[in-house]
Amino acid sequence: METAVEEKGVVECTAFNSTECRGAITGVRDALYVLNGKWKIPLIVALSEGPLRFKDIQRSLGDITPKILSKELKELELNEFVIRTVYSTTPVTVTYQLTPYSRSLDKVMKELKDWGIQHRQRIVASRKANSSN
Amino acid sequence: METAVEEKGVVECTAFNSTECRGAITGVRDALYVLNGKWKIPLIVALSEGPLRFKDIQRSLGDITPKILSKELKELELNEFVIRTVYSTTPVTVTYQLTPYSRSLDKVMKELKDWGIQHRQRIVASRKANSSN
DNA sequence: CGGTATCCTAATAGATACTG
DNA sequence: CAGTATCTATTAGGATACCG
Repeated sequence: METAVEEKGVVECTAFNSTECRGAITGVRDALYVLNGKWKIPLIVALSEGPLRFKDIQRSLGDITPKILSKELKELELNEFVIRTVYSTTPVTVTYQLTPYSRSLDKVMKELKDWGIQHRQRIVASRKANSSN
Repeated sequence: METAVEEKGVVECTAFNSTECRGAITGVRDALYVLNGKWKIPLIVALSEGPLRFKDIQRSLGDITPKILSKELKELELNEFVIRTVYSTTPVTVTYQLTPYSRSLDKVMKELKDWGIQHRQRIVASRKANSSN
């Protein structure tokens, strides 16, 4: 009965209040929550080239403040997308790198990206259509 | 050259500053933006069973205020997920229904849901593992 | 360098009341 | 019924300064 819902997809839920459907909504919301905000995606992309130090990430993203960067990295750590490593140099060196688990996002990200690109084109096209009326 | 990026997926971008990669980030962010917030997903699910009137949607979602519901529905309309129809009864009747285009979200939603469910289980499991240490 | 602490702004959501 | 208006609460995000 779980697989029934799995196969049907979220928008096919026939009973909004059913446990299965609420599970689906919760699933989608959990995923959105984890990826959300201004910095999560750029951060994952930046780290996808390899480990980076705190300051280097900051430079890479351009204008993120240390407070926000710190918060975002902690969240990514909690979700096990990122590992923080401390080296006992002087001064101390800290690097952040993506975990293998972060790759579990690949399919989600691809779908999001494809849909987003397609949607933007659609919106732009429909704006043009309207302005030429 | 666009397909090259398509196939590689977002986290494989090798040049953060490349046009292609920024396009991918923008794509993902556009998609997240459109689905985001507390109500978009529950709203789409609620309407997936068929057209509903304003008040019925409100009841269906439980505790959304008319102001927020109105705003959310307008955004869904702008993105062409929803069509608003006015019937000249007295008092006037208004229904909202999903468009065929809203189905273009099916794949994204399925990936989000699957990943979200899997991720929640993983987090819960790792909490248990930690508490039994 | 790798952060934290404090203060501040802007966007988002909600409560409540009201209108055509 | 189908909303809008007004006001308030919460949140995300940022500027700036400072610490080990």
